[in-house]
Formats: sequence, C-alpha cells, structure tokens
Amino acid sequence: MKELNPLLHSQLRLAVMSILMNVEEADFVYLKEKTESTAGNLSVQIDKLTTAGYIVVEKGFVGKKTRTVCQITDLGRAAFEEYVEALKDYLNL
Amino acid sequence: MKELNPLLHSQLRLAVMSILMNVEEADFVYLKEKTESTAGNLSVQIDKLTTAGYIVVEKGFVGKKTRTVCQITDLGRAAFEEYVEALKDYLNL
DNA sequence: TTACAGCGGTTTATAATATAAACCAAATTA
DNA sequence: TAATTTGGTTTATATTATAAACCGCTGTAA
Repeated sequence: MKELNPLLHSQLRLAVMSILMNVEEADFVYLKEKTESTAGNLSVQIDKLTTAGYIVVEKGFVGKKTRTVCQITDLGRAAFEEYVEALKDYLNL
Repeated sequence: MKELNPLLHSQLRLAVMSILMNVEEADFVYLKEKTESTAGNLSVQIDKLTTAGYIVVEKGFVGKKTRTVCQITDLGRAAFEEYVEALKDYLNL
C-alpha cells in the first residue's frame, strides 16, 4: 500500500489544499470561515504548507487592514494529486 | 466541510479497515505483512478499532500457534463508508 | 486623550496521536 | 539445553494537532 503524504493527511491542511485547488487564491479570513478552524490552528498549518512549498503566502493591505492571501503552487498541486491517487487505493475507488 | 472521523483518518487504521472491507477476515500476520507495519503499532491500532466497535478480534490456535483474527463489524463498515463520502468532498471526487 | 473593543493574525503551551523499542511467553531449531 | 523465532503486548518517546494566550493596529465612545 502506498504511503499517504503525512503533510496532506491532516484534516485542516487537506481542507486548505482542497479549497486552494479550486480557486485562484483565498485569504486567511475566507479559509478560516470555510474550514471553521481557529485562527491559531490555521496559522500553524498554513506555515507548514508554506515551508513545504505547497502554497505561497502574500501579505498585503486592503485599505488599512492586513490581508494574507494564499495560493497553491505547482508542487502543491502535484502533491495533492498524488495524495488523491494514493488514497483511492485505500477507499476502493 | 464535513468532519473526518479521526479514528479512521490514520494511515494504518485506514489500511486495516480497507483490507477488512474486502475480505471475510484477516489475521494479525497477514495484516502486518500487507500494511508493512511493525507488530507494536499494529497491535495498538487494532485495539483502538476494537474499542470503537469497528472490528472484532478472535484469538485462537492453529496447531500450537496463536492466531489473532480480525473482522469488520457492521458499525465499522458504516463508519468506513461515511468516511469515504466525507473525504470525497475534500478530494473533489 | 485615554481606554477599550474588535480585527487579523502569530507564538507558545498542552493534549492527543502515532510509532517504535523493549519486552514476554510459547514453540522451534541447533 | 540454549539460542532463535513467532506472535504478539506494553510502555516510552517523538510528532502532531489544537487551542489559549498574546500582539499590534484600528475604530470609537467617553
């Protein structure tokens, strides 16, 4: 049985990646709402995905408010797809 | 996004459950080989699945050797199927 | 003008989890 | 009879997930 990429095999990180697979970009607040996570947890998981090179984060401003925007990378996309393929074996799909 | 049953969202437990979904029963040694896990790890995870009522374990003998046989329960089957449905949302399947 | 209540996060402490190492009893082999 | 192997279990450790506590900035009401 194939190994399941442990970086993706985590509910919150998988949720984030899943969202980012389907949109051009998403900001912190949006991800937090969609995943119903706490800010702290989300922050940590975003860090891990960034360190792995699976997403890129850009911090900017909207008016005077900070805005953290996330985007999936090619590497992240590939890892996600590989993870899905591996999981299929487990799920009998 | 639906919650992913944490008992099933673990590589080794998922592997065990996946195998048990497809066979009438499987013994410890077989599961260990198929999953390429250590005996200790497998033992712990089998315990957890048993405690949850997802599998049942029967200890018997083959000649003079002990044999630990595992079988999935209806509850386990249902939990597995629910987990698969929940995951599909994440994987875009 | 200060004080205090959000917003958008980050850092850090803790609880839970996965995993392997160490162990055990019975059976086999040398 | 002394290793070795087999089929596991128990326990210690390392990793991970998660929330709590915190921080700086902004708006606002007193």
